[in-house]
Amino acid sequence: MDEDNDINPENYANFFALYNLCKHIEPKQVINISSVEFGKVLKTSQQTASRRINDLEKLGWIKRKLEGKAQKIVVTKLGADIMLRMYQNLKEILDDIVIIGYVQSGIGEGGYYVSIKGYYDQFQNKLGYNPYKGTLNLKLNDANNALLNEKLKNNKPITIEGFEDQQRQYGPVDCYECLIYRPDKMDSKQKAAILKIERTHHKGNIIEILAEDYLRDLLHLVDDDKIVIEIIKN
Amino acid sequence: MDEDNDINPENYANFFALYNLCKHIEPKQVINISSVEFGKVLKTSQQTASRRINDLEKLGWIKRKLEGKAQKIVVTKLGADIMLRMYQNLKEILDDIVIIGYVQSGIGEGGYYVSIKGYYDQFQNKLGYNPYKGTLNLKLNDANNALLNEKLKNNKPITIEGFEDQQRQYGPVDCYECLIYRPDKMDSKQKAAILKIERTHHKGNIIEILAEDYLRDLLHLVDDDKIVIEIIKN
DNA sequence: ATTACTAATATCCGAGTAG
DNA sequence: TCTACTCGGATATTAGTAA
Repeated sequence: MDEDNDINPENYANFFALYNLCKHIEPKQVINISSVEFGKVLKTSQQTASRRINDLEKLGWIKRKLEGKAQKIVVTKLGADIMLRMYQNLKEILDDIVIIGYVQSGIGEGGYYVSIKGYYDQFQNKLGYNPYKGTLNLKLNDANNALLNEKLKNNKPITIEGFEDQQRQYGPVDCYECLIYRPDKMDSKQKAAILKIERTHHKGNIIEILAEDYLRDLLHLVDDDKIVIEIIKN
Repeated sequence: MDEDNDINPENYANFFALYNLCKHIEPKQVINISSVEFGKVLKTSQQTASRRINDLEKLGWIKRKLEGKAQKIVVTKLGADIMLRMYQNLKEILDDIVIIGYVQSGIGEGGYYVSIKGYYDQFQNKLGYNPYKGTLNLKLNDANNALLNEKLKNNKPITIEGFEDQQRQYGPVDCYECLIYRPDKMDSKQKAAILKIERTHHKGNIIEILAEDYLRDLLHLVDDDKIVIEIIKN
């Protein structure tokens, strides 16, 4: 990230011009847009939009053909690379931003499921410890929840297989390893796992945390305490 | 993507200011940077850097404490959300940019491995067809290769398990489903799979493609022909 | 319709400097 | 040292047009 592969101030507008152009890439990799339309997209005048397209061409970020009156634009590999690098840098940035959750009293459902033998044995084997037979429920706000889901997409879950007994079926559970700690106590990070249960899409952005110890005691937690969740990359 | 969650021209510089600030987030989520240093990062004067930080605070993208002379900055959830949304939009954009490869004569190694029973039976079962007993080798340039690898990170592979016989061990293979076609023949897309073989990191950005048919015949390919590779999202 | 030039105007930047 | 003000000069934008 520290290599100088970044956008300079004189290209801020050009970056956003390319970015907005890229949103209009058609299946054949061509962009059909007039300078008037593009001006509306960029929220600038037609003249500025036209100048932007000229500048992008000079930079080698796009190529274009002026066919009669209309123009056909294609993004060059250099242009695609500009987008890719910003994407990669943002990914790194998001890695460094932690998730905040607030302790909630759960209805105890998580604890019940964890302790079922069909699940518990797998937790032991695949997580490498004997988890406490209950989960810590954390409430996230929308921004934190969106960020968490995006982070989880970049990680491979430890999958606990579903099974069935005489009564019913039990669905698979995806576990994502993480570290849990109080914001003021960074030296007491606890290894834990976020459980993504197939069916029970918790309403209200609540996630369930599994750990070896009883986290409420270990971290002296009461409801509404603020907790930091750090995803462990794999 | 069409919701208006995007950056307006008057905030181009502010976006990049936030972006560059975020690169300096420390483990405790705090940013320690003076306006002189930040000016160097942004390649502007100290005065402009200072104004940027003020503007970011007014926008609610950061909070700060002026402790004596030094400032401590934290990115707000709104600020983190700006970064997240740009990340997500770039991800969508990259989805729409296809990979270009050029047909290469392989050394035939791929074909040998595919036809080994321990692999072939799994290909049949997991891909759902009887693949041609050979692979199409495609050469990518660096930009295409970087983009391909990033796209593959966002997909779950179909994993062909490794095995061993009397002679030796055979490593696992990750398959990523894709569509292959000639740039001028978009209506003749062929379902195929990119093979990521554990050990043999192909030198020179060469990837191996597996498909049901013999693609060289079906698509009338000769060496150096241009081929489009479209990753199928899962 | 287009794209894009020129000239007028609006905006932004940084030197000087204060607190 | 810090942050951040004012203000003149630099830069960017757009209205009016041409092609």
